[in-house]
Amino acid sequence: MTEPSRPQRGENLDITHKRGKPTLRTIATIAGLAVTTVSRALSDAPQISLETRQRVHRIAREIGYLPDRAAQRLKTGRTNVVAILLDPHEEVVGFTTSIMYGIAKALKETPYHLVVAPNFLSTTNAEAAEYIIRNHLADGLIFTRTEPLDARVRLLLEAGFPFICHGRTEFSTPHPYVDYDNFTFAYEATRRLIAKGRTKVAVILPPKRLTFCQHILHGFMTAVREAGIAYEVPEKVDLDTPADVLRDFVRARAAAPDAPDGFVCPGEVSALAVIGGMSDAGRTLATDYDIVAKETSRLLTQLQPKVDTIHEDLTAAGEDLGRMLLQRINNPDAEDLHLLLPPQINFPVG
Amino acid sequence: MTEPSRPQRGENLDITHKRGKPTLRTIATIAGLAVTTVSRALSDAPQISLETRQRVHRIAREIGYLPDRAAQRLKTGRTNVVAILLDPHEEVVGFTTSIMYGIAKALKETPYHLVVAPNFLSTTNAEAAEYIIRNHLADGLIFTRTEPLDARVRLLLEAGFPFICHGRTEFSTPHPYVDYDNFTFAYEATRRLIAKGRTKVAVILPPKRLTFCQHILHGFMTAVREAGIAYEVPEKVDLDTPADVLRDFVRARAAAPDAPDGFVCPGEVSALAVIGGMSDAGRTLATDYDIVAKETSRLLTQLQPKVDTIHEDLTAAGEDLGRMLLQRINNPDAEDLHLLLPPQINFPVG
DNA sequence: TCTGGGAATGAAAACGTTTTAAATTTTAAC
DNA sequence: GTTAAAATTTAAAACGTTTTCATTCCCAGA
Repeated sequence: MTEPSRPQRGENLDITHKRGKPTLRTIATIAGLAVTTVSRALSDAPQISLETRQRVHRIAREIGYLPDRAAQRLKTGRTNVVAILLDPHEEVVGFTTSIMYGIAKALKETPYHLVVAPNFLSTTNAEAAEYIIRNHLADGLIFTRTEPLDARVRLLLEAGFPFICHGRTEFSTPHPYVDYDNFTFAYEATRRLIAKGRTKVAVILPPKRLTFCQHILHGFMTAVREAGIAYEVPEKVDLDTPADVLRDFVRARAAAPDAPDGFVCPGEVSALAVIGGMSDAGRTLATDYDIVAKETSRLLTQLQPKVDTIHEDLTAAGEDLGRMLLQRINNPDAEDLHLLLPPQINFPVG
Repeated sequence: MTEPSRPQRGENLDITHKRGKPTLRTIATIAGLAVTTVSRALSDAPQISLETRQRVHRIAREIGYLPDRAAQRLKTGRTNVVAILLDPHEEVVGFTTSIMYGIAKALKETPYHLVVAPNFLSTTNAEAAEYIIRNHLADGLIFTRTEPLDARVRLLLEAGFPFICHGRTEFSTPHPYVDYDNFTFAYEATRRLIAKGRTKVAVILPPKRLTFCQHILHGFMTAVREAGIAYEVPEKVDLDTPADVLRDFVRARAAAPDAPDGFVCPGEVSALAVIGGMSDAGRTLATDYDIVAKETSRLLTQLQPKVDTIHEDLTAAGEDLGRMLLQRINNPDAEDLHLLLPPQINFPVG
């Protein structure tokens, strides 16, 4: 004769879930509460007694509960996702990675995830944005390299879709942005060249269609005019020009009698190309000419320690982008979501 | 007396949804079918008549229907998400961006999205993976820079969680991977130096803990032994060494009488640092010494056209990673999910 | 005429959460 | 000791799918 079977350990409490993951019901069963109450308690609703709230939080922690994103998203209509438009073009070393890293940092303690939406999903980069809006694939959008009348900005403003961009525009409607103070960068860079005694300065501009091209030009020209110094703005090359083409251009230019002896370079690779071109022409950095470059990684100063640099912290920018986008998402009327990050000047005492 | 109000246009069909987005019910109402049938028709179930299937597809297309990811995810338990562990360390220019771009390309026509899971979510990089598994935040995981007994691989294998990595391991259990043939890279690079008449070759190795360090060393040593040539393997520096430190090291080394006159550099920045160091020591590239470098962007050849390079296509690798991970997700028994990408040799005819 | 069976469609439940509205308990006031 | 009000808690519906099971329809075979 065998013993009559008894309830196994834990059999009386039906807290094991189909897929094995604890849910609100698991907690409700353990706590002897309704699912509703548990949901409320976890979101710290004021009408739930403090004692219950604490107890529910404790249980949740103990069994490793984590809310199901799909269910939340289905119910609330919020995706808890922030998307970034990935630009295949990367003129700055580690540009995208640094920004993404910063965004991820800002999202760290929030329920938000970062998803990557490559631009090639569509022919124009505004179409990628449209796709995301139309199908509500994210709660907010981040992108970089703005143009004065950026099609993405226009679209997102019209749709009232939360976004923030790295770079400014010229729309009359204000919108959130984080930008680097490229005016001051160019102004200080140019002044540094002048202070070092250079007699003719040149600047490698970003592509003309980008907003910050004007900022750089403006900063450069302001310093030039203040000092009444000779200058030149090459038309045939820009920051996106392949390094070898830029190098050849600089070499050819250096051979002429009225060649510039000071360069403002808003990118590390272009700075290296300029140095290469000048070197091809027999000119020595810091002796025959000088460069002030924008530095976003350690690359340039590691390779050419003699270059004066002004730093742009892209990870910090990413962090601000993430933080401010969340503000915009959670409070559509939030104002002053504008940030102009100051250049960090690294000139040695010399 | 006013006209009695009539049904407005479209008022008779209740196809407008709360959130405005068309759902299965919208299509069902239009087609005069049940939601079930519509769902089936859209997934091309054989028991639905061909005519109905076509009709439903057509309506869906016309009203711009897109399935709600949250609802699908909730119901099926599949996230339709692929995650990539973002490594803050980026020794190769554009490494992460290129790979991500390739992955996104592979995911393009699929329902999958790419989300970025930064490693700093946790202290060790295995913890980030664990977090993703435990809370089922993705259907599959991608990561790079493997170690022979990589903790992430061990964890994921034990959990039976779909993943693929860039780089191999030494686990006896096979697992999906995409890797670059670094043995052949190093072997061919070394042979090139020898063919050019160099008499003592050196290699800058990756950090020792990474699997591909051994592959490079092996390829290098094989070529060295075949030729019976002098060689050296610097212990104090590696690919992750800051460029200025590496440069100083090379300069110091070049000053000694038994300095190498041929370098294998598996990274572009380190190649530039070596060139810088040799230049500091008064040595001229292609005359006094040679370099064969791994090239993953256009950076190196643009700046130093005289360097022999062997190309590694990281975007292609990303595309393979994405494609093969989807295979693994959809068929857990899929075999031969291994890919060793061949080096693309760019030596000029000289 | 009836029956069985295949082809096509449909009803209803479920995934795990949030939210509206209602029910219950406790406290305070008389 | 009522009773109204305040403080908690709960039931039930809903978000948009997928899936199990049932139903309808039509026709072949008896």
